[in-house]
Amino acid sequence: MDATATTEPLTRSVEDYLKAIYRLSPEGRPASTSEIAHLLQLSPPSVSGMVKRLSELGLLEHVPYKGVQLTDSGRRAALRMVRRHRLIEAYLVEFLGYPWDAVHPEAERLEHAVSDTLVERMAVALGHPAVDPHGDPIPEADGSIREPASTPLSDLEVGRTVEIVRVDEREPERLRYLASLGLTPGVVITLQDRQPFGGPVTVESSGERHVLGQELAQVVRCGAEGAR
Amino acid sequence: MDATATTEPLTRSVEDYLKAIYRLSPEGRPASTSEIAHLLQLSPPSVSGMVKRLSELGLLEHVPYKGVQLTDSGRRAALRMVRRHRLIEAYLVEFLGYPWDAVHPEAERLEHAVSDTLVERMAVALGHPAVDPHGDPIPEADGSIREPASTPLSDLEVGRTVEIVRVDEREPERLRYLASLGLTPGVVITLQDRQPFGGPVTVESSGERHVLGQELAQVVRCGAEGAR
DNA sequence: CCTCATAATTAGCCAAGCCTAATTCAGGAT
DNA sequence: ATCCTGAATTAGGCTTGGCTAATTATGAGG
Repeated sequence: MDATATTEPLTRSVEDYLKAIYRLSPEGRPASTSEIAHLLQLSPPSVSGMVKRLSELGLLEHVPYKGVQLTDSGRRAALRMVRRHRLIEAYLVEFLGYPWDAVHPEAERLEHAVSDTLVERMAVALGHPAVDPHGDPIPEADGSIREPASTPLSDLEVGRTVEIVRVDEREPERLRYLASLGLTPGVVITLQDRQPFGGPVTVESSGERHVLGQELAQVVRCGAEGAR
Repeated sequence: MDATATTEPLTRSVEDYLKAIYRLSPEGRPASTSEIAHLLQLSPPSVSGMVKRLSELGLLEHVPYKGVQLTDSGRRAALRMVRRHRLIEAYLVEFLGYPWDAVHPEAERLEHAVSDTLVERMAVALGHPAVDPHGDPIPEADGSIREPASTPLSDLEVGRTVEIVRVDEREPERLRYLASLGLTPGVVITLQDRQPFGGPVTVESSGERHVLGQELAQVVRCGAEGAR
């Protein structure tokens, strides 16, 4: 019933493909060859070739000219990588003094090299955190993951007081800027103003007032409605 | 004068070859193809092929049918890997609760994945240790290394009191056994007896007395003469 | 000085993963 | 219903890093 890919170790490349496909199909919508190619910075033919191999390994289903979807076995492998990546990021920030904008590339390499044992030891040292430094949820070792609802700052009603729960981790510059304003996950803010037509938003946080453009307002996500 | 291999990143394989060759030629004596093949568990032809590439990269000198020797550039790269390996081992023991017999395979993979930044942060967290958990000296970031003289327990005079400074890191079983007897680097022991013709040695350490066969007596090395 | 065992190298393959160029398919516009 | 455009795949090639089988060099012993 389930080929369940004999537990032969996957290569770095394979792990990267699975993670990318997972990222591209949050709720099972198929991912296209070109999306994958773009995300991994590879040519489309390279992706076609690898996709064929991965589907033979039972890690994904491929409908030619349509797209790919992870199998259970593939999704499990992808979530394992996501867990590693996010725990590594959390560990680097907590115990090795990394700034939150610098952990991504380091985790990108380490996630392929650490053993399950090391990952779990890091999880223990961290006290089994639920999220990484950017607020992204860390999948459990059993592969379960809970994505708490959150709203971009740009969609929030003026006047609400909420907690920042998550910030897009790409773009180190953006992370550095937000950190310099003190706008990081866990911080409580009040939305004081929002100009129409994608105009800037004004937020207040521990006495300071900041004006953010549309791009920033979209990547900063806040606790779901009613919070606080 | 010095091709100094353009700082293009080396591959995992190349790093492993350099490290192996470094291990096999402590003071510049050339290493043979078959020694390298044996250490890396590869076939001799594979080594021949790689050796040719490495010598073209200026990392080593190869005299066909004679042997290979690292160039300065190659030795620098090898020492960089040794530093990484030993710092990682020290870090895992100190901060992640690894037993000293389990760190080797983990370090073997991580040494290829960590950034220079991460290595130095680990070094700082550890307080720039001089040796790893097995007592092997950690090269400095500038590539210098000091190998303190040490004597195998099997060569020590009866009656001497010395400090254990170093234990061969291969053979996890052996490490576990020695740890179970409390015979680890830093521990002070007195040689109470040694039987001739490779017979067992008897040592005393904090009140306990242990009898060790020849194999163990050879891999446990003690502080140079006169110590303590 | 020659022979021969052993070590080393060369010859010839293979798989993983990438590429570019050529081809084929799907689906909207005519 | 057909055409055309863009996405996807196939064809063909390259590099890395391994392998086995065949060949060649070294150096020790007769």
